[in-house]
Amino acid sequence: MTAQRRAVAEALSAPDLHVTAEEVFERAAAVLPEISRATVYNTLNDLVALGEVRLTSFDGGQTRRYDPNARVPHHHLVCTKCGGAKDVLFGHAVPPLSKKERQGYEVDASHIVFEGICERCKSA
Amino acid sequence: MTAQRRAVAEALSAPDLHVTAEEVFERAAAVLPEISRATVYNTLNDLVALGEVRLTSFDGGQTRRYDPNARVPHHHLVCTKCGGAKDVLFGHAVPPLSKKERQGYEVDASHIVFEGICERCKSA
DNA sequence: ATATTTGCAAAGTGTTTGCACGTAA
DNA sequence: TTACGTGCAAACACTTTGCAAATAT
Repeated sequence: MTAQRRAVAEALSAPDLHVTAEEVFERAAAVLPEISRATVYNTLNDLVALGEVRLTSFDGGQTRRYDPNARVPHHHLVCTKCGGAKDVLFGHAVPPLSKKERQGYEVDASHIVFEGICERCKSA
Repeated sequence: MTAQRRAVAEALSAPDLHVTAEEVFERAAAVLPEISRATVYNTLNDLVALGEVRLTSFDGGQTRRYDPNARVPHHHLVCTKCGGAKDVLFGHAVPPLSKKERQGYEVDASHIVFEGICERCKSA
């Protein structure tokens, strides 16, 4: 556990924030100016491999964001204007697929993406 | 409407296939060997802008795929092994969010991603 | 002391762009 | 004929890698 790793972890700490790699770098650099992008990317990849953080994208892969809340299953509210995303701690389960709908797949997870306009973009 | 545009459209024609840009290029080049990657990208972007095709990513943005079935709302079955995706024409609607769950968002679309292992990867 | 992590700069992806040529209408 | 589409190659943004110096255990 090194100082730079701690800085990256801290940059991800806000539970329902979904930051880009560049934002993680900026936040980490604010605390530890000599940190390099390579270290940020390495650490993020390690965290993803460990299952601590989830790599997500809600705009068809044009922007990649890191979801620190990987351990708690949840859905997402995504703003189609600004790209921001919020977690939805959704009580109800996702409706199950019938055997025919499963098309031979063995399904072991599912999540819903709700697309819309966030409050800030609506008023802007 | 040019020959290269037609070749790109044809490469996307299978309704529940989700191809990458490179696969579109390969398929188009099989028919029209002198086609260039730039044209493929240009055309794909045009199709996305027209709403004919939807840009998607199911692996956190590491692979981008084009979904030709943009006009019909549907959900997706995604294989976490091979990255392949199939459409799910889902009769049931997505459960609505309560006002509190919406967190000020104005939601206008939603879709479910079912993750699992496809039949081929299961037997492999 | 040894193995691991860092920073830098360079290489690698996949995608986009500028410009001259070719082609559609 | 006139504007638009194409191909090429260069530019681009983002991410990964090789290596030597620095650091953790």
